[in-house]
Amino acid sequence: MSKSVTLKEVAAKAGVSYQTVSKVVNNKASVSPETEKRIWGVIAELNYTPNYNGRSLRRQRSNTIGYTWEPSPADQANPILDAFLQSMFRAAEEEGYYLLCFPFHADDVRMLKVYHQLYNTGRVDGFILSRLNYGEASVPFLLENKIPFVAFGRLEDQDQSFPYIDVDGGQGVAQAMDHLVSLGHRSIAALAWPEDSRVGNNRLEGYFRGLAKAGLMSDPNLIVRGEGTSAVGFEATTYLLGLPADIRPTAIVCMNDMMAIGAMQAVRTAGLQPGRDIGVTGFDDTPTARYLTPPLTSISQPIPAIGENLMRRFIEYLETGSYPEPRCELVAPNLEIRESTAGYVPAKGRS
Amino acid sequence: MSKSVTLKEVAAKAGVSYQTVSKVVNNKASVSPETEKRIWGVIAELNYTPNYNGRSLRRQRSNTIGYTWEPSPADQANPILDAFLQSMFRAAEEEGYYLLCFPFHADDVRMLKVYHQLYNTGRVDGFILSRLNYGEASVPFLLENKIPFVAFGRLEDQDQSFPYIDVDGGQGVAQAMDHLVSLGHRSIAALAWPEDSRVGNNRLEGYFRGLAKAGLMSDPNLIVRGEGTSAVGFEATTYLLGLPADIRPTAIVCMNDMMAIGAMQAVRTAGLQPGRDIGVTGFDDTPTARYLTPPLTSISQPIPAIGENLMRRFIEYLETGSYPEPRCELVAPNLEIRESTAGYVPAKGRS
DNA sequence: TCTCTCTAAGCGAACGTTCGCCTTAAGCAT
DNA sequence: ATGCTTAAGGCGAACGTTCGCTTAGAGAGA
Repeated sequence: MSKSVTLKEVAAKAGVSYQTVSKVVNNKASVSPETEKRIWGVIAELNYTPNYNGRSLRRQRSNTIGYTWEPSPADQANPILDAFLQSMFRAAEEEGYYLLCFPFHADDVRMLKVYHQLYNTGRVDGFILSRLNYGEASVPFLLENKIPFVAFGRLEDQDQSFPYIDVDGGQGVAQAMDHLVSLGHRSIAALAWPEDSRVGNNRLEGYFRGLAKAGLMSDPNLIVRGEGTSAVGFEATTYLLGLPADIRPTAIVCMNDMMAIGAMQAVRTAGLQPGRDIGVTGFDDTPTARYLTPPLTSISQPIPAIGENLMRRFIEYLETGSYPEPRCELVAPNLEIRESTAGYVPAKGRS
Repeated sequence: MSKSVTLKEVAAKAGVSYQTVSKVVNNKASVSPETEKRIWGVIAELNYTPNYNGRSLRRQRSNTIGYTWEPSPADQANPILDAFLQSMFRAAEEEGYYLLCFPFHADDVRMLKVYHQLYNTGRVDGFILSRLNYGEASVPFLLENKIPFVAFGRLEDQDQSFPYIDVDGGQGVAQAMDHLVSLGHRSIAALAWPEDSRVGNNRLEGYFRGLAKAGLMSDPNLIVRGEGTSAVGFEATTYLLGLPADIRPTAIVCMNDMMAIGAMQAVRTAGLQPGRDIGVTGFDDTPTARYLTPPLTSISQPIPAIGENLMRRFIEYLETGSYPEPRCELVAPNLEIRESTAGYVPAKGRS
């Protein structure tokens, strides 16, 4: 921190009391135009910037929002981190807010302690949560302690107990299903996440919706669950390709891009060509998706818009005390069609 | 911000003056063991946490470090962001510091204004910079205004005017070269970045070192420059593969993974197999590198160690006023050998 | 002329700390 | 007894703001 210019110095130079300078800085009227102009002049001349700690102490708000997230394992990238962070602090800056990043702890007790600490020490005015999952400890904790927060993601479909913006993952997968069906696929498998993943279940739901819409039966053999890694994608796909010809899928819908990468590798390993022989779709539209061989059809989320919106609405809540409607919002993802689902020719006799 | 417990409340309950409580909290001795124990008891009971704004105001330091970075274009991921951020704020937390993230502005004037503002308002005690490039405006600005900072990256090879940790990219590429030479490659091309990129030039230098060490001549035809995108990698490689047989390269060293992805695609498009026919190496060891077809040999940087170190040393500087030796550090990256450089069989008659 | 209203600006206090100095009492050697 | 040292803790002030109340003076209306 620097020894910087204070209100008093500005006041002395402008020949007014320092409180008057404060009024000018905060646009609190009742200052004559000439005085105001003179004060602004001195402010510019001395390059005065209001001290944020003094201000926060007095105002009892820090204009800072806290955010943490679970680190990705070394072999996996967080596909949305950069865009999400950028969109948030860009929106925040415009309102005079900043983003404080702090460590994630897998241990709930420790994590809650950190939330509590950051809020009670006055470092942050509230939090932005992301990647909520069933039984998320932070949500009830924050609600109970009246610590303001908004979330990117939700817990239960009908829950409105806190403001959030979430992506309708099911809708995205349903788009992928429609696309595959329109290409002629009739036997479509799903690589899903473990059942305890809220996001995974939300996405998978679109698979069922897609089947239903096309009038296809769902076959338990065609749904394989596992962690969202390419290793799981590889194994699951190897299994699927080994199924008897009458139920063997011609397309595989994956709940994220990593699984899709593994799936495409397995397809190739089996001597088939992804896209032409077996359609594969991912989810997340990871930047590398378009550079895979073949480029991967995937589902992209409007991350920058979500981050910006979330931040703006949260700040409005912090300043006015009421969260703008709609409190909870579901946004549609977008299907990016690439070659991993192109060129499929239905085998005759099928369908 | 919350209405939380203050020193005075603790003091009242413990029957001492609030200044004494402050002493206990800050371990400033001259308090009897019994009193101290009693005070700690009350602190625990009331769940007291010292107000950070009051403390910062008085101490004239915010225990907050600022960081910003250039956002990645939508079709490219920042391969190190997550790990770098996590390592930094994890180290920071242990020392009672936090990381403030703020927007990057391409416009120098605006960017410098933000640095100035954040520092002069007392929001941050200093900055961490990354991805320095020639003519970086921030460095002279911060030096001149005596605003503390450290950098991940350097400007000139001999410059010691500010503390930094940098990766010796040249050393990494040299490792790749050694590896390729040991496999029998004698004609090796380089996909380099534009000449105005400091990081790019640093990496490319390892290419020349590698050639020299193997006693190979450098051929200007085999060095192609362009932005570090897969499109450039594709085009450059297509050009290289079209060269006359006597100078056509058998291996391509790329200055980042994106170029390598494009290169491998071009190799395949030419009817050749990356790894077997043409060796390809990348740089960054992007998480997806190992999931490409074939898995990409790449150079990984010890990002978590760098982030942690940088933060710890910076905080030590902020607290003691002197930066620990060595002020400037160069760390070695690590070559991750995968199939994109495996299985090469030198054509007879060559070499 | 008197009062009433309104505007411009001043003033004291408070936000929650930490810092440095002061006071008190006890301990101890002379 | 006296004086010196030390430990334990109190006290006033300050960090830089903002808030709300007060005041001086100008102008208007009766």
